[in-house]
Amino acid sequence: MSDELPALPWERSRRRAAPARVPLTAERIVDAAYAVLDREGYEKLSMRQVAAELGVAVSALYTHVSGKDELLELMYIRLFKGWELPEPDPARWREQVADFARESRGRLLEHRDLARISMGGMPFSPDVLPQMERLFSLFRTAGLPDYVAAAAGDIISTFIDGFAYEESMWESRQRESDQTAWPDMRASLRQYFADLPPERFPALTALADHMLPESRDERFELGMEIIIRGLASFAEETARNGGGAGDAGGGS
Amino acid sequence: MSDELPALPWERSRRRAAPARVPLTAERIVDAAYAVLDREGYEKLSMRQVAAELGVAVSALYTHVSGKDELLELMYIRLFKGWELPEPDPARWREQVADFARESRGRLLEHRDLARISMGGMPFSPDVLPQMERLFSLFRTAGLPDYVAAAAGDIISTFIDGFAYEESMWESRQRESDQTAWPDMRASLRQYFADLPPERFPALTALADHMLPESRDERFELGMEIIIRGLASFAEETARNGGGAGDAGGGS
DNA sequence: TCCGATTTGAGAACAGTGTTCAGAAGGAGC
DNA sequence: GCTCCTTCTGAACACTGTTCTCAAATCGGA
Repeated sequence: MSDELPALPWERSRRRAAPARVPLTAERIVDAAYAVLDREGYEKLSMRQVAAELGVAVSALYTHVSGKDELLELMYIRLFKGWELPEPDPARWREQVADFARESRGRLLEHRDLARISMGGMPFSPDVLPQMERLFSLFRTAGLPDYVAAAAGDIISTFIDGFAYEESMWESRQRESDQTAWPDMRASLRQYFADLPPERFPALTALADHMLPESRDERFELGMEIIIRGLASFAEETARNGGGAGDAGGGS
Repeated sequence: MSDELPALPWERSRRRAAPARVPLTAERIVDAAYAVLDREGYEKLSMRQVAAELGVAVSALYTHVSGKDELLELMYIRLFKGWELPEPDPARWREQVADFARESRGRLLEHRDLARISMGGMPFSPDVLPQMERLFSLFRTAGLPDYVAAAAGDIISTFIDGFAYEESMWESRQRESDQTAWPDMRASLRQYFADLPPERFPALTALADHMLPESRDERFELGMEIIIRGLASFAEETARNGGGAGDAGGGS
């Protein structure tokens, strides 16, 4: 090829600026992936799109990330970054569980379609151990028997993830075929249930007014309230059967 | 081509047998799709695979089914076929709800990865109205306030679908990289939690023995028990506050 | 300062995917 | 016999994740 003449100063700095100024890292790839996700949605989140976002060839990604699966996993792990759960307070465990759930859903909903990545995910990464510790500690101080405390996190997470996933699906289905907005949709569905033959569908017609929630938040709150009450009944049971000394909580 | 001489009898029946005996229908496409799903799994369930299963060109499917989305929807709807819920019995509502949940999970697990299709699905098809009626009737006769009865189905389904989805994901992840089987995996994860520094992770180390369930069924049962107890607390509350005679609803 | 070794990005390619479209085959009705 | 219309085919398009070879840039050491 040509001799290795020194480049002109401005060219030199330009040369350095464009290609190598910011080296490609897994971190930057995750950043770009989030940008694509928020802008385009889960369906269009492809390796090529991520590469384009970085102005880089697709194959370049594969030196920093083993594949799309790992990329999604890294995106998922970032969910927990900077999330510090409060010190468990036995007297306020119900609110604390509810707060955890809200925060969890909030983070899931913060980025479009992120819930779809999170599902079936929990790869037991050491990064999430502190949060797990706080959460399980919360269940223990609430007075739950060990076997319930150990399962509660799993069960609640399943509900939250499932809930957020369904929200995400619903939202994207809404988006793609710009149907009527939710208030209209809700009204017409309510009417649909109300107009069913009452002799064949007594329960559906009777409940028509309550079938469709006014907002997803409302449903979520009720769901969590049900689960928390269920947990509380285990705690009360334990307290009655001689859980006794120390932090005998006691319900309402 | 050749003149239209009458075919010989056996040829005639053979001729009818191969290409045109069974006309392509949405029903047969769904059958084939289920066959592919069970054999190959969700990831490899493609229109081309389905077409190959039927010995037909891909594009032929599109005259009977608008696209892959609709095909998945049709597969989902078949889930409910031949599923008759029992007459609600107020005295046994807890068992009946648990039975519904078990049946639901069972149907989801009957076909590999079916849970992955079901999520975010419930397209309010009229086909499922009878089942919905029975379910909501069950919640009403259990003495739940209307706004809870109307949400209970949604909330329980979210949990069940999410649970089955996670099971499906876990199973397929297990399958692809033939890692150690669950008992071994469980043992080593238990050890991992047990070996954490107790001063930093008191709850995790204390709960190590119960963190990983012996079987998924156990976890599922506990999850449903928690939700059912939560629902029960609403029913009791209503009963105390003068639910009294008949089924006088009346919110607070 | 230079030079070899090693890492990192580029470009093309492979085997897939969902979907669409012009055209051929088949059957129904006259 | 002939149309008409539905159904199916084969090829094509625009994508997808991943892998491969090869060139470019970077870094360590002399």
